Amino acid sequence: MPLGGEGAPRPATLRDVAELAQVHPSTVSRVLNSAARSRVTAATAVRIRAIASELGYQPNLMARGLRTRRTRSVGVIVTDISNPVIPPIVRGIERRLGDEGYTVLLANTDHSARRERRQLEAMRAKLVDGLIMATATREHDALLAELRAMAMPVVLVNRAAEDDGISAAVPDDGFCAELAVAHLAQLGHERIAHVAGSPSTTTGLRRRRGFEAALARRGLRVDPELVTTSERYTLEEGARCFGELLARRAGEFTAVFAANDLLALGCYEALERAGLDCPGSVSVVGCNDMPFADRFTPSLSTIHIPHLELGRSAAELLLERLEDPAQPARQVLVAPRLVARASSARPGSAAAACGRRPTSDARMGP
Amino acid sequence: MPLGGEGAPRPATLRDVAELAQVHPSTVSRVLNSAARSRVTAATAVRIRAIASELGYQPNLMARGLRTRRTRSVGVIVTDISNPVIPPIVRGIERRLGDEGYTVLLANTDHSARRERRQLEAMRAKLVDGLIMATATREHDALLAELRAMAMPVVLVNRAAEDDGISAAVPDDGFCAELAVAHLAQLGHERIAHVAGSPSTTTGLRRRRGFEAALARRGLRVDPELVTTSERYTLEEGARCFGELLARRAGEFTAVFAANDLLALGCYEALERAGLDCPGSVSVVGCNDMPFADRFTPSLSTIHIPHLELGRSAAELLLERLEDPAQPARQVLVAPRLVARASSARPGSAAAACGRRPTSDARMGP
DNA sequence: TTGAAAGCGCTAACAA
DNA sequence: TTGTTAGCGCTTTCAA
Repeated sequence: MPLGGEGAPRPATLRDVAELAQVHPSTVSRVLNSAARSRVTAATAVRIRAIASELGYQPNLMARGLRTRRTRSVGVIVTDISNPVIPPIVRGIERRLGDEGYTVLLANTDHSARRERRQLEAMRAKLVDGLIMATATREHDALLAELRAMAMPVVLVNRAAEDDGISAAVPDDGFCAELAVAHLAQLGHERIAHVAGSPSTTTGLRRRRGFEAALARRGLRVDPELVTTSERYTLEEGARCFGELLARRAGEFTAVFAANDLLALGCYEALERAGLDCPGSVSVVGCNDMPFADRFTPSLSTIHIPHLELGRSAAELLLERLEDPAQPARQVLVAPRLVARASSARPGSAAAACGRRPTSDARMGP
Repeated sequence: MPLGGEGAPRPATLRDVAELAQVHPSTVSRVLNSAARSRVTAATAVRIRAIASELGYQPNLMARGLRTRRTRSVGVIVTDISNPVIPPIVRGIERRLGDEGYTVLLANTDHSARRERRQLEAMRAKLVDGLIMATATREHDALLAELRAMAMPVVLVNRAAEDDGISAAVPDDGFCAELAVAHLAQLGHERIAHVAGSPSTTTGLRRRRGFEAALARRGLRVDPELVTTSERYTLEEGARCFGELLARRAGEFTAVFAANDLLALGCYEALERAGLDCPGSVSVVGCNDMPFADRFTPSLSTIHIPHLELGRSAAELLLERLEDPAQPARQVLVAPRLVARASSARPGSAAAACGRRPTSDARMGP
């Protein structure tokens, strides 16, 4: 226990440093802010820095923020941090931004518009310098317009907006579908079903369009009856949608491309319930390559999306806008890559062996 | 585009409201701060509130924070947000704290002490009101002492510290082990191995002690040769440790309790490599009940820990300390629960069928 | 190169 | 009940 100590020692302020150094606070400020402009005598600069570090001086970021209207913090708003694709995205963001001295404020919306509003207000009140949102749906257009009106730099990640006046870092969703269809076609599949994601998300919409384009490109039949549209990206919803498709059209297709891995796991579930085998009866290809996708049975063939890089790119886009808000918005497309595992095989091939997965992943991609 | 608009409209300030309402700023402050103390005439209060909302007034939290030395934000420091147990914890924290109007600043340390220091400095500079850390290892004692010295309210979550002068919300690790051993013993296992977690984490240490105590309590032999200690909580490390144990002592035990699910998946891997079957040759019980634990093959018997509640409890503890920093520290133990699935069976039972998991989970617990 | 002065937006004594 | 005054810790003109 420090002698004579009572309570926490008030952290050192700029003025404390100034007094000890026998200079004016503004001089200390100049030294510490590496303002390359008005230079300070090398000698005093050194002296001040020494005293500052001796006192363990840390600038009070609130005071600075109040003055400069910049806080060096950015908000990251996600629907649900428990969605397995989110953590790597957040991590990518946090790393890149952390390198530049920014702090990340994280907020969950739990898919609730009300909570989202509240979170946005909180971020605004906290004067974050910018915002990264992983929540975009079509319904967001109004919200985004508002943010734009208040000149808040915003970047979308994972999903884009209709309004392409907003920067976004997203996977190349069309190419995801193309890779999936190419893989299945190469295995000999000609009738391929699709569990589409919600069309109010760009991921859902673009993957579906990409799917149809990829079929058409190969002269394969595009049959709307073989497409079912899910409303949420969950296993249960995938099982429901694909279950219904199986009930209606089982036997009319030999493979399915699911708009994401959770939906693909739902397909597993539906197949199992229908007493069908994967990949024997139906090959399944997912999208995302979520953690442990290689550990399911059968191990899941899927399209790998580098989520860490998605996050990093989003951070990069935001940094650009923070430096120069006038720059035009742009979208970064991150390239996906096929990861072929055990859930896809030639049509009608014998039921897979009991083993959990092939010894090594076959990978191809751009 | 708003008419005559040039750039962003400066957000309304307290003074703007005051001027419009023809009162002094401090009156507005009083109205908006629900300071039950000095009351304001109902009429003016109503008028002020009306004007405030009309102007879309939002208090500037930096200015307020500068004045009050409270920011209504708390830092959450985790080693790695990609660790599957972390998201639900963070979510639990974020929810509970969000309800009280707090914002969560999230920081990853990536297991690096240097990064952790940096993150802490950043949080301090940002004047967070308190800190929740999910990173505690033995090596943290110095750091924690420091935080305590600067009177920063700190709560640990998931892992506790040796120093029990710090509040923590943790699973009842001893009881986790007890549940696992009870389950296996009931199935008829008498020789049980253990893949322990790192002893520099309380989870690793307490589960190991709990494991040994549970064996002893049942008169089962406690054989140090059947315990292997992992250094990191990863699948690969689990495979390595259990692989070595199998190489040395295969046949001398019929079950293994792994200190967490990732280690348990590593056991799967090691068994497969050794050409052994689970649960036919060896039953495996994990700990945590991570997402998709029911989807592996065989579906994983494990000890469920309510991570969301862990997060909520940690938030609760922090709120307590924020209200009254003088209160003594306390630990909250969150009760785990057995989830018996397909990876555990009677010893020597026939190899499990190929099916992925039993139709329903058997659950028992406190 | 350094100092003086003002003020970011808010709250909290104290006074009226 | 309301107004006055001062100041949280910092940056940033402007002047010397």
